[in-house]
Amino acid sequence: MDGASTLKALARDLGVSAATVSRALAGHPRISRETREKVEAAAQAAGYVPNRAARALVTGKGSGFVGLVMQDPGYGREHSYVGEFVQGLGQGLSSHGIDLFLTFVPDGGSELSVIRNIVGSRRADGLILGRTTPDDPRVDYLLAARFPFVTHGRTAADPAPFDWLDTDGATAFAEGARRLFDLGHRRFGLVSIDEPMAFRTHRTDGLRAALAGTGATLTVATSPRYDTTARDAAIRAMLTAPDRPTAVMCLFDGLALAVLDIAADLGLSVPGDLSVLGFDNIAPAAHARPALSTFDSDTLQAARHLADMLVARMSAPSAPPVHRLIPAHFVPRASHGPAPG
Amino acid sequence: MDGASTLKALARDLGVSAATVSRALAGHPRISRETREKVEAAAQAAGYVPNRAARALVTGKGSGFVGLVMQDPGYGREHSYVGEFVQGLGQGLSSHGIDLFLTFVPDGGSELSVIRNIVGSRRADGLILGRTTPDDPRVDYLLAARFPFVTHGRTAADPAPFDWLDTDGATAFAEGARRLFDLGHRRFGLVSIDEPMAFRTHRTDGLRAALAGTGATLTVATSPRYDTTARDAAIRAMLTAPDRPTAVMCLFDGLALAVLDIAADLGLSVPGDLSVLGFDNIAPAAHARPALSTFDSDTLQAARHLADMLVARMSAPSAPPVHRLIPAHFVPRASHGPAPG
DNA sequence: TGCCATTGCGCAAACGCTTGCGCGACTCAG
DNA sequence: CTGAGTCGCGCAAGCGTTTGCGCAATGGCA
Repeated sequence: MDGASTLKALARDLGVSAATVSRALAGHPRISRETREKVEAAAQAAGYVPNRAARALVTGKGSGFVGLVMQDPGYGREHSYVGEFVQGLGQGLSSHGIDLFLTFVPDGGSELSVIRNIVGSRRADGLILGRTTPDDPRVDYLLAARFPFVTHGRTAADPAPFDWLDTDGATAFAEGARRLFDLGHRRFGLVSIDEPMAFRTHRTDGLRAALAGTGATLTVATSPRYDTTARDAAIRAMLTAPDRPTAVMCLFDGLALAVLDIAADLGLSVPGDLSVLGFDNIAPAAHARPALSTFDSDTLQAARHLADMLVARMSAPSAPPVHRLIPAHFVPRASHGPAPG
Repeated sequence: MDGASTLKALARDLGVSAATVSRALAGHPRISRETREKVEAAAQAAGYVPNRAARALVTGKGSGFVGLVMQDPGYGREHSYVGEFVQGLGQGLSSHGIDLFLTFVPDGGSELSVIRNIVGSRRADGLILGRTTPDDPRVDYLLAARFPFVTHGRTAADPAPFDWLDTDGATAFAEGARRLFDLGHRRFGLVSIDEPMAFRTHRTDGLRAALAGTGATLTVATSPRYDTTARDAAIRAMLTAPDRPTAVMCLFDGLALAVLDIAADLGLSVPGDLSVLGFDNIAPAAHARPALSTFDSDTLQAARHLADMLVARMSAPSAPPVHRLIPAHFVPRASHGPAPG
């Protein structure tokens, strides 16, 4: 099964030098066809696979891994996002012969120190950064270390000296606002989070811009991202206010689903009394009642693109930065409709 | 930032030998406290992190990675499962200083050949196997290669000469059947899949065993796992048969959600005319209308256990095999009730 | 004072692979 | 028949670590 599992052993069995085997397997031109085929056959038969560590060591570059560092509870409740993201990355990278590896930052540790460790140990040839903040220390470090990376989401830097891919939340939220406006809505609500994530800024700005000058009002309810109690309280307050909005847009589907539940609890009919829009199109959105109207930000596809971008960056470290803004498309379902009255 | 990023450079700067630095950092007893502290300080200051490939090469063991090989479309539509599983594994492994890496089997490739490649290249110190089949060629290979692994799900081997962890689907399905029986149901349906997965066997057997001798009838509808058209046709046929079941149990939530949709389409009230039970408690289950009664198989926790089991196996290759059967607990919601009439 | 044990460190080999260089054996033109 | 050019391969160094062994210096004991 694995008779000769090292290059040296293979070479000995064949009566040639290790150098020849190495070159034959690499398709080096200065090896005769005859020898190459003999070596290939023997390698095949022995089930020989080069030792990755040894190769990485001698070539200096090329551990064959790309890293994704994950944080708890940052990603903790977003299994579906994680699943799609990881799957898309993995598929994209595997097609280039690269593996994805995941590290979780330990309790009390910082993501930055984990990244330093990865870079230092040369465990990865590149990194993927998620959950980008406007002023992200990770990108500063990686830029300084000249380590290849791509981010999912933008920082505040514009133009950014690195590769990013982002979903165009601004345009989507503007579109959502316009659609609702056209349906007669004039009192808008936005359910958002406290955390200063880059995507929050963009989506909020898009909504505000679309509403500017139309005379429509906007009230905003925010809460800590993973504090469902505070979240529900904020939503409930918004929906029981004297001049409650007739249309609420939510930063992401998780919030919209909560709005749906609370509206039901309050006896508000959706979309009769209240229109609700989400963002992301997570799996439960389709099964909610009423089914949630939302925007699909094709995470799987985005992740595949990110993989390609990173591979390109790794092979051309000083190519000009690539930025990719992908549209989110509207998924009309049953949670929005004409304004009441 | 990374002034002296190799051991040798660090040693030169300190005026000692590389061996001393290596030993000092490893906490070797034959190094004086004084020297050790000096070295540690310098390493800290330089941000030195040992090169993983070099270490792995010389120690022979210890790439510091554990692999999970994923297959498309096997995992393709189960993002939530993937997310939880990967997250649980990653957390469990990271607490032992090990990283998880993912490989996707390329189109047209076999998972077995990918595994062979991983083992041969010594990219991983252990493997995690999901989607176990009763007669799984992967475990045969890994057993023969004496490579550490754990499986999520059992094979047909009993007792198995390897570590596995499984959700006790048999008991859960038996419990489900009993609950429904006690609610007066006598005509049962099972919505299942064609594929001979191990979990299918166990759940089906549990259901059959619970119904045996009670006089209750069971009709089974199966279809290829990822063929939604065939699935819907099979379900529809079951629900429009002359003596259609009053209670249907589904191999997993995805099927139950489909049953809910089709029942609604057929004008059958759930749970008035029809009781439906799922399995897994995926995210959409809670948001379905009626909310789906199901069994929770805590995937996150299971994955954490798997990580621990694998780490244990890697450090004690010849310890007796560990088997862990974890119960799935019933999550009563709104999709089941007393039998009609 | 002489001897042995202990302590603290350096030398050098090794892990499995890649690659620059060199060397012999051809081929072919002059 | 000689010289240069090409081809096919081996030698050996080296990637960054770890680790067995050896050696000098120190200390304790008789």
